[in-house]
Amino acid sequence: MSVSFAQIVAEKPMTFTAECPTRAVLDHVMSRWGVLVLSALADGELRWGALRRIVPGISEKMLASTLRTLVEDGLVERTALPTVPPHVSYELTDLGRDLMERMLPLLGWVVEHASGIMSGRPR
Amino acid sequence: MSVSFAQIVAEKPMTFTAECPTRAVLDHVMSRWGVLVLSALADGELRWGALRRIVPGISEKMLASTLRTLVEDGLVERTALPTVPPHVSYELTDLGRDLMERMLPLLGWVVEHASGIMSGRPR
DNA sequence: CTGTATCCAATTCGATACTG
DNA sequence: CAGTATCGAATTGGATACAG
Repeated sequence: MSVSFAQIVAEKPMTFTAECPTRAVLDHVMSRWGVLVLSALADGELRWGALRRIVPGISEKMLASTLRTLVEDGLVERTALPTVPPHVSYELTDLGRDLMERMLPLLGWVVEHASGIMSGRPR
Repeated sequence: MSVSFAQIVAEKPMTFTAECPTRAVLDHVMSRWGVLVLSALADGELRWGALRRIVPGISEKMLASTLRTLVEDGLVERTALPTVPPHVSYELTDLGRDLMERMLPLLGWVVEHASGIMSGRPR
């Protein structure tokens, strides 16, 4: 698939407008916490508490709402064991893993180039 | 480079914390308008007015600040011809093109799967 | 342990008007 | 044409407390 932005927008003029599904998915998937949560899960299943610790600086509120969105999107699966105390874990679905195949190279690029890009700049 | 999130964070614990360059670059590059502006420029040089028209729904304010950030990051180059009226164009730098090689597959994935993900949902 | 509810601060963002 | 300035509305996000 050739991916030309102009071509996409020319053929389907509503693509990436505020009402378009593409915009919604883009917002979910490319959001700060969305990226980090998905990336954390790319290594395998994780429990709520583990996610909370691993994703740097995420609040409970944001973790909850990010996970809810990603589960609704079918990118993450939630598994709850009916024990006391509760045991809940999250893992990528097939769709989520497919997405992360495209996302991880991008993340790798950012890690490689971030210092260079930001060096010698205030905040 | 193997890109494991847990591995990255384990080796460099400050990676993706709020103060880390990776977080800043991630925010620039994965932001709603950042993605769309970069994608539009992936097809080639564009003038201010063209970008304004092509990127769906972007305001002048957001276009200005997004472009300023991307130019500062060295991902986009601004070329101003000293004519009256002014003629200013923007294009990806080599670094920006390198980034887009990783970004476009992701964008393509979103376009392909967005409808399926959002189908039958309110909003 | 895994969340939800609430409140409040900070930030983002769009609309509009204006300038070189 | 290519922006900047300003303002208010809306959203985001964090801290805290609490519930199942």
